[in-house]
Amino acid sequence: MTKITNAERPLRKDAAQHRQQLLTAAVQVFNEQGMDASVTEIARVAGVGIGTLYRRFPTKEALVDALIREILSTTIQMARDAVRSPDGVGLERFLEASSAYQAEHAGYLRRLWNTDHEMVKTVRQLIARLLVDAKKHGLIRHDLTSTDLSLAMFSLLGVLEATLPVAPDAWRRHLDLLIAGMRPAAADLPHRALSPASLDKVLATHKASLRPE
Amino acid sequence: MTKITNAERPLRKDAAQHRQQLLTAAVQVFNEQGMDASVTEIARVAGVGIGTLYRRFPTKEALVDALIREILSTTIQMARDAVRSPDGVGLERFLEASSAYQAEHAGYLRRLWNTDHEMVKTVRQLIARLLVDAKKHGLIRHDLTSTDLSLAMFSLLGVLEATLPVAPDAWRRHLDLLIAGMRPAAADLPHRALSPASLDKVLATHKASLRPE
DNA sequence: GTCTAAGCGGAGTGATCGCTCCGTATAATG
DNA sequence: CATTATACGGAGCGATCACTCCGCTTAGAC
Repeated sequence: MTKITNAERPLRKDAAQHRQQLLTAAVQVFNEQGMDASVTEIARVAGVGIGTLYRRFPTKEALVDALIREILSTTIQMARDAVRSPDGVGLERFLEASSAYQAEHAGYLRRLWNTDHEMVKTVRQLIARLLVDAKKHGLIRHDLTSTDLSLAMFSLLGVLEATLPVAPDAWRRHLDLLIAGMRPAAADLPHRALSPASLDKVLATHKASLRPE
Repeated sequence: MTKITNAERPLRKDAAQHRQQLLTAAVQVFNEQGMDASVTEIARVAGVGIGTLYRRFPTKEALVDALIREILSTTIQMARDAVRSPDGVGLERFLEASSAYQAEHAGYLRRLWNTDHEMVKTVRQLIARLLVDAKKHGLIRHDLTSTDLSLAMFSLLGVLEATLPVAPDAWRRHLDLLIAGMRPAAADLPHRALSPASLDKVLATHKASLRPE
């Protein structure tokens, strides 16, 4: 376990600022052009040279990873907040809040779930807790599993990627539909849920890689 | 309106066969590697030279278009069949059948809906008819619109792209959830549906382009 | 003010891509 | 067969990408 956090040695003041400019520029450029935007463009928007980008982030993937870590960190915080919601409404609050947040980072969301940081597992555990709580209060059908919620995230991602530039709120309507489907009902869902082990494999194999195999 | 269908002049026998081999190879390669697989690889799998590929399809995009046209044609046929279903079950049958079919072509599905062929409009009109019929029989909630169904297609696409290689049937579970959400319910969905005009814009802007802007 | 480790910019590298060009081969016609 | 329009293969072109390398600059410690 290597220390990932900074603390190795404080960056020089200008370097630290450039690093932040690069992250900001990357968010903007990825959102505008998608993940195969060129690093040159990101450096240009950030107002620094390519060399500077590559000293701060040894590879394009490392840059994306830094962004992903930010998103995961915020998402975890949202889930923690939601856990404290009363009456089992935490799950719905989390789905709404995290989707709204993710809508601002749709350009590179495909990378979100297949990073092997333990942060992903943390999110999933928190979601599982939210699900249990929501069921306990009778808000969600008993046969819904937490793997179903992972599929729902991919589902929302599909809608986001398609609609975002033109109809930035369309995902809300789709989330309505998903939640309506999650309500308690007379009959169980016809098909079996994805097993947690399979979901792990899904996230590991998910073909969101930046570079070809 | 130019004639798009063949009939210009019959291809030489070997050429016609090579054309078919190329289409078959393209389906396989796109499914295995995604849409940015190289044309060289497709030609290799088809057992022909690159030159041959480019005489048959003047551009990579034209090759993809030919595949898309096949899918749309099959999808239209499925929708027509579904329209003849009794008791308003046509919509669900269509969603299941078309998803199962699309699962076999997930590699290039993003291209499906943003081609401006009138075939896309035909599909959407047929889906609208299926929706009306399903509502008439009380199977689907009254406040569901046909734009909601378009979003559902993007949703399924997102699930397909994430899960297909590892859990080829996972989409069925998600479709269960979507359909459960479409059932009649006491309360309307909280958010307004996407307007048809906006959906048109979504399909036109959808960033599934092969080449950069 | 001096010194130096740290940071900087961007031309250049190698790989890959879609696509073209042209000398060669062959199916179809009589 | 002979003829010819048609089809074929694949080396090569230009563009683009992620990434490296190195001479120059500068922040910050003394």
